Amino acid sequence: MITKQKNVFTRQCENCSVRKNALFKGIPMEDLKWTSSLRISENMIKAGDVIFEEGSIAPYAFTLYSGWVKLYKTLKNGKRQILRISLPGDFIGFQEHLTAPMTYSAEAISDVSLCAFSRDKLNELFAKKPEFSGRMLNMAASYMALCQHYMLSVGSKTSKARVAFLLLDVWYRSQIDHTLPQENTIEFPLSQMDIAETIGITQVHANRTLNELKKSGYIDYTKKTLTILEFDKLIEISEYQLV
Amino acid sequence: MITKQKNVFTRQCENCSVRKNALFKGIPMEDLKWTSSLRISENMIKAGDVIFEEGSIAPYAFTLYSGWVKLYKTLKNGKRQILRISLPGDFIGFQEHLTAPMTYSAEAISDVSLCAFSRDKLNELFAKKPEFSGRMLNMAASYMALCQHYMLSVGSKTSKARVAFLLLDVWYRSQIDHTLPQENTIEFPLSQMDIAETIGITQVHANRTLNELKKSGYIDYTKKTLTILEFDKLIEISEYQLV
DNA sequence: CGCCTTCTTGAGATGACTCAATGGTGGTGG
DNA sequence: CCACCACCATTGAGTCATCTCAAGAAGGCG
Repeated sequence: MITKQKNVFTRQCENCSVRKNALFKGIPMEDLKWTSSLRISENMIKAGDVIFEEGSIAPYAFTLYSGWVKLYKTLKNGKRQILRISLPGDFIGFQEHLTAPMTYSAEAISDVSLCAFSRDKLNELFAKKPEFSGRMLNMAASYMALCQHYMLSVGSKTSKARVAFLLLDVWYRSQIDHTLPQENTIEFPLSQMDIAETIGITQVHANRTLNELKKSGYIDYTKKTLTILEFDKLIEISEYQLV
Repeated sequence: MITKQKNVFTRQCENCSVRKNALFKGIPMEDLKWTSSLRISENMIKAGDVIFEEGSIAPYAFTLYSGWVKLYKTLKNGKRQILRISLPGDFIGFQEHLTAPMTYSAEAISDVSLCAFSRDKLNELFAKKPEFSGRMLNMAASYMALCQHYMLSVGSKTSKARVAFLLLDVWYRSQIDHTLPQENTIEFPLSQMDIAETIGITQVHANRTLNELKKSGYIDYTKKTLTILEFDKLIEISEYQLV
């Protein structure tokens, strides 16, 4: 049941463009210099690689530059619950005690590029520059809201509604500005197993439910792409609420 | 299906003891003076009263002094998902946009005493005194961890494990210092419906599952009290992890 | 005492799961 | 370039956990 784990940080990429994540966006350049020691490097991770594991001490937290990552907890019988599908721009690896063992695992769904921060220094940053706590608080609050939406979904909705909700969620979050997209097709690297583990059903049942949505003409779907044909219908059956 | 809602703030209590919640605990008194304008009053709320409602603009956020509160979202068909059982000491009503419509509702499970804060002023506080963002960040992170534990439970565990997990969670959280309690009996104001809505099963099934645990000799249970007889067994079947 | 909410229990229905076998697809190496 | 392998998707059939409906009992409150 346990997925084999490959090495992490096998490659480093030195020639990546400089980006600013939400933790630092808009900070004047002279203040940013102070934080430059936080940033270890930009890392390329391959699809399927484990970034950090529940129960282990992870030296780094990350900003996701590109690619999709799943955050999950695992039960003894091997069942997994995906807590969040992390999309580009997300902060990965924040938790109550930054230097304690991780309370969940992170694995790359697609090839991924990450910016790594030393967790110790991040702790220092929050202590010395409390204005960054406010930024992190905003991020934590938005992840909290997302988690609560999923809790409603997993705890109280039918499987069809859960699938529809998941598709709409990753759809809208993958649109950077959160406006309605021009194109109705996006790259979609989630496997049916990933979908199942996110919404608390089996892969077999995820398959049947997806095919129902496909036959209804609401979506089109392959391993690599997702096309949403009937937004209104999906929103209706999933009770999705734009945040 | 919709529960009738009674008025809130029907009574105010002027003679309540001064307490310090986690947002202000340990702050020197001279700094606390600055924040005194935040605190509106201490309020007594009766069991069953709605404190604020999903979709409405709530003027206050709260610290829970005594009693239990449920935070929940509601679907169109009337089904509810309880997101968190709030226990004394908890901060209630924090969300990404403090002054936007609430993303969930709050209702008193037992008679409750609350300390109210103006949400506008709380926003000011975070802006002007960023050290409080760090405190709020810690609280938000611990609620996030709890939410993720429940997501694992609701999404991936059997109903028996979910019930056991819930009982252990409220048990340990109700022990202020998080150490093992002397007594194995606590006051327990949750109804079977509350339990069901927290873990995503029906009330009827919650009843049967509780009775299974009772017959196994793991717990004893009435509407008002909970006795845990076999901690080890509950921890084992629920895969509960002390945080 | 009577009302109303909560709990209890039974019986039948069903959504979701398990097991299992087949087919497709992409990557890798000979 | 093809053959093989690993992973993922598909489909069927039978089983099981949980739900629904329903009715009665118990308990708390005015």
